[in-house]
Amino acid sequence: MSDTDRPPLVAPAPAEAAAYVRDARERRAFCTLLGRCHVAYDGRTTSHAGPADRLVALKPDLTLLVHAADGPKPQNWLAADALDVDVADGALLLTATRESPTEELCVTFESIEQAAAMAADETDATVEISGTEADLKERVLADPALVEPGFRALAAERDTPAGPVDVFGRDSSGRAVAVELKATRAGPDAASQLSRYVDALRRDLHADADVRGILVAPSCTPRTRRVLARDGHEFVSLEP
Amino acid sequence: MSDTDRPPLVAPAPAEAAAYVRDARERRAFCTLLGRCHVAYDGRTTSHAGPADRLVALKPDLTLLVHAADGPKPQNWLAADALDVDVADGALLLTATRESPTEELCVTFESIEQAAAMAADETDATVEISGTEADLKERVLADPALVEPGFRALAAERDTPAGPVDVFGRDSSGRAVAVELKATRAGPDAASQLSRYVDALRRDLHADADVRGILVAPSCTPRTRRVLARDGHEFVSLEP
DNA sequence: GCCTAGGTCCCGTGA
DNA sequence: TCACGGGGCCTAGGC
Repeated sequence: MSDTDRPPLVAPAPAEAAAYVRDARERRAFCTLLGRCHVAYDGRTTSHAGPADRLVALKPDLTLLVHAADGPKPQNWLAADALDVDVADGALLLTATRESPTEELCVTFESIEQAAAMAADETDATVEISGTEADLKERVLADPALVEPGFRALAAERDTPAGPVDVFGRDSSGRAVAVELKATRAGPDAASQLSRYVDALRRDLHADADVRGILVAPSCTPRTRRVLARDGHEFVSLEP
Repeated sequence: MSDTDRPPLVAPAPAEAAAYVRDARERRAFCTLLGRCHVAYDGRTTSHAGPADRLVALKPDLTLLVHAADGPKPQNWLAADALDVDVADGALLLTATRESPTEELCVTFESIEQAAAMAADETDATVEISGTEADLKERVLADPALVEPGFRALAAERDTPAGPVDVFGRDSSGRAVAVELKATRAGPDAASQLSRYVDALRRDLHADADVRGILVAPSCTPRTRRVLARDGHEFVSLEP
């Protein structure tokens, strides 16, 4: 059955829109609603947004998105496991709910300008090609000398009591080295993460073994430099 | 001029769809396209996604969103400062670009099932009501004894060389206390953050002054407990 | 399910 | 503008 069997709606009455959304939900179709609505969310926090023109999208997996006019992030959203579609007081009411954690997102349309829908085929994944921290790790493992001459990489994601070190190895004089990688400009959290791992390794590899810490990133902020210096760690600039 | 002047489209030809999207862009309207497309992004990373049925949304601020069938996050997106709309080889081509950082998102529609649009009025903000870290800070400042009996809160966001401490105060015996707040279950990063601040305060308040660190959150993970213990800091359970 | 860390994170706030 | 830290973060990978 073709989707032209469900043509878009223009200024539908609430009952007509409700039937349209229910049909989309049952067909596991994309559905978009353009109109004036207000929104209430209750769950991890609580929020309310008064009447405004918004774009509301229902996805085949029951994700409900509410977009205001600006910004890439939805104003509200819910990866729901159930969606109720009702008409109350002459308004279309979408109530999306989820358990664990208990959440509810409720959209009330005062008026709907347009509604559209399309059944979806199966999805494919996007292919990431470059620029991630994983790519930086590949580079370092393939050519450890990028960190410093004589550096040998012995393990990736080496476990410590404080968590996994991105790259663990030894320098030209045999000292243990923990390497923390960041694909983008590094902040103080990266320096602290490195310190956690170095401390854990010092305890792990015998009594207070000599362990160096190196933060590898394209760049780092001034405060990050200070935290590194304070802890006696180093910085190496490297692009992913 | 009413939006019924731009009725939705059903299975439009590429040129017709292009005109529709251009019109939406110029009116600063919401516009949604449902159809089969492939997507390429180049900027902070690089990605490509082959043909599939997707929902593409253009917002009045030139945010372009590409949604696949599942998940709350868009497969690709761009907060663009320019959008080119073209027809090439019988396909609708949307090219969104941005400078600083230089990014490009290109969506090529093989076929479009439906297109819809709505001009938007001005936007209003959502009102967050409860459950945030800011709420937890209010609670603690209003009733410092929630941290521990006799605790006095002296400053919020007190600056240190390592960054601002959420709450700074003194305990019943006059010792300085740094409090790090988390509104949700705390992880190791929270413990490290606290350590950074305590270390900075010890240096700041005279030679190695006596400074306690307390992590306040609804709960914390086991590894976080260990990092706290290692650094001699404490945990207090408190809901926002 | 929980824990851990990355992200084209986005976003607000302050210097 | 950058820097810093929060987020209903989301998502992937382990266990």
